[in-house]
Amino acid sequence: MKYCSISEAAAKFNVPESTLRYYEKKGLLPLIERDEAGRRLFSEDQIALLETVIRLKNTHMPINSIKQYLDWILEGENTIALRLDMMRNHKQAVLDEISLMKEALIGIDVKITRYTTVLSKENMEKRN
Amino acid sequence: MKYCSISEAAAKFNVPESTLRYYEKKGLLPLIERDEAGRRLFSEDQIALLETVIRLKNTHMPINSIKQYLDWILEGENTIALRLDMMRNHKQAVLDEISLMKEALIGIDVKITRYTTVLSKENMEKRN
DNA sequence: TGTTGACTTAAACCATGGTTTAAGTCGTAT
DNA sequence: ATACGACTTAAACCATGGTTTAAGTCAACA
Repeated sequence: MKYCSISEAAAKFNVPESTLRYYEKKGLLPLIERDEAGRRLFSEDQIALLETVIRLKNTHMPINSIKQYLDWILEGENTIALRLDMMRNHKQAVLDEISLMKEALIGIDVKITRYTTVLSKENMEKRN
Repeated sequence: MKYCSISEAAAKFNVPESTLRYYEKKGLLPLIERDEAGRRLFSEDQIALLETVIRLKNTHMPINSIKQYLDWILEGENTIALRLDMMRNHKQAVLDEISLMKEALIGIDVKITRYTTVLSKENMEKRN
């Protein structure tokens, strides 16, 4: 197995190292190993788990909920129904949020169009 | 012109009244009028402006930026180029965020599929 | 006339999600 | 040998975006 350092893990996901330390403290990176000097070692499994964490973070799942999800993973197969339920609910929340944003984008596009028109008219007058 | 109270405005956009008071304090609701008793009066123009604020909020524009935008609106026509630029940049940021979320959703769907499969296999075994 | 209910304010409080600091420990290249 | 860079910790600090509280004003209704 290949292990990587905190700086490599941080680079891989483009987050500060301090964030990874913070996540570990919050229970979002359980079972991280250490070398003899006390440095964190990210195994491939840990990297995969971190990817999941970052995915959930990117979809605005609160840290407490992410922790709950990870706790269920650690607990084993008998939490799969709970995890499935959580992921389904979360998926719907994300879809709702995307809808909200897309609807807001329509209003923003109206402004862009209006401002563009005003500016192009101004320019036409200047040229006359 | 029809005016509405803070409770009506709050109901219209489904936000707490306290949020509207907070927004006014932050400069996001400039020029709100008051009746003789000091109560806020939201004109139709104000409601339209509030709709814009909420639209920007729904697309995660920070309050300081929303304030900058409103300040430009108050300043008049000679800030249109600035507003256009801001809206274009913001639109791109929103599109980027939506992309990120959609990509994360793919990973979430993988989990949902996997958990679903596991559970349905379990159920098949139970029936045997 | 008095008591609700809707409103007002300033200030305190809170949750979330990190970031920064200070002090110290290693491994390694010079 | 030493100095540098990468790492460690706990604790303090910070920004953002509100929410809550306490104390008061006012209009309208019984």
